[in-house]
Amino acid sequence: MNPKDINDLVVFQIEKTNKIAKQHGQRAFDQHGLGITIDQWVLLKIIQEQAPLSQRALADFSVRDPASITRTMDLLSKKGLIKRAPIPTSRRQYEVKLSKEGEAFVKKNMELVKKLREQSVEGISQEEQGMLISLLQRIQKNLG
Amino acid sequence: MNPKDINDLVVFQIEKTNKIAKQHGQRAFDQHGLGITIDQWVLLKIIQEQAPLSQRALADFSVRDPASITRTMDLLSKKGLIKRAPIPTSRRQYEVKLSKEGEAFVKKNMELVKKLREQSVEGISQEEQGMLISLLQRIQKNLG
DNA sequence: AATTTATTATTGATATATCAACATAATTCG
DNA sequence: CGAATTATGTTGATATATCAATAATAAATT
Repeated sequence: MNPKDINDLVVFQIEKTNKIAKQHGQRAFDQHGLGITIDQWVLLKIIQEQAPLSQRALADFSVRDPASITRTMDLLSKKGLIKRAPIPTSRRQYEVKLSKEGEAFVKKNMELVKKLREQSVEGISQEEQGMLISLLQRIQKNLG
Repeated sequence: MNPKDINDLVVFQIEKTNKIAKQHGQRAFDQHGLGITIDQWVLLKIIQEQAPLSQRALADFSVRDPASITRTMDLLSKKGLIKRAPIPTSRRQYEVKLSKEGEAFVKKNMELVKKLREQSVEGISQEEQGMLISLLQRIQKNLG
C-alpha cells in the first residue's frame, strides 16, 4: 500500500516520462531544424485535426491557459503557420486554422514525428498501449 | 497501427495526465497554504528520501536542468526548508539536506499529499499501478 | 608534475507558462 | 427590454525553465 519511495509513485513516473519524452523530441526537432517547440507542434496537430476551432476549445483540448494560447497563436501566426479568422456567429471568438504553409509544414514533418512516436513505444504492444492510455484516462477522470 | 487522432497517442495522454495532476495538486497546495509549488515539493521529497545528495544528483534524479536546481535550492533555502553544506571530499559540490523546518514541513504535509495521490489512483488496483509504472519506465528506456 | 579535459554549480539572457485584471461581447434572468 | 452574469480573448506582472557561458575544482592524460 505504501510506496517505498517516490519512484513507486505513478504521478512521479508520469512526470518523469513526460519530461524525457519532451526533451528527446525537442532535441530531434532542433537537429532537424523545425524551428518550433514540441508544445507548438502539439497545438498545430490539434488544429490540423480539429480545425476550425476557437482558442478556447484549443485551450481546453490541450489543457493550457487561454493566455498561453493567445501568445502561442501570435507566434505561430508570425511564423505563418496558422491564421485566425473572425467567425460569423460570434464576434468574440476566432476560428483558428492552419495556413497553407502550416499544412505543408505539418505534412512535411509528420514522418519525423511518427518515427519519434514509434521509438517511444517500441516493444510495447498495441494492447499494452491501449491499456496504458486507458489507465491514464482513468487518472484524469479521478482528478477532473 | 495508425492512431485516429492525437488522443490515441500515448505521449499526448501522458502529457495531459501530467498537466491535470499538477494543476489539481497545485490547487490543493494553494488552498492549504503550503506556499510552495508541486515541483518544489517533489524536490523536497527526493531530498528527504535520498539526502545527502549533490545538486547534480538531484538534477539527474528529477530530470531537471542544474540551473533550475540551483535556483530552486536558493528559493527553498530562503524559505528555510533545505540547507547546503560543503562536502569534505569535493569542494565543488554541496550536500543538500532538509533543514529541521524542512523535515517538519514534509512530515506535516505528507498526509495531504498522500490523499492527493490516493485520489489520483482511485479504483486502480495495485497490479494495474505496477503495470502502468512498468510501461512508463519502458518508454523512458526507449528514449534514454 | 604540468597540461588538458571534464564536472559542478552559478549567472545572464531568453522563452514561456500562469495568474489577475481587463475589454468586449454574448447570455441569462428579473 | 435592461441589468447582471458569464464567456472569450488579450495584456501586464510575475515565476520558472532552459540554454549558453563562466568560474572553480577535480580527474585524466601525457
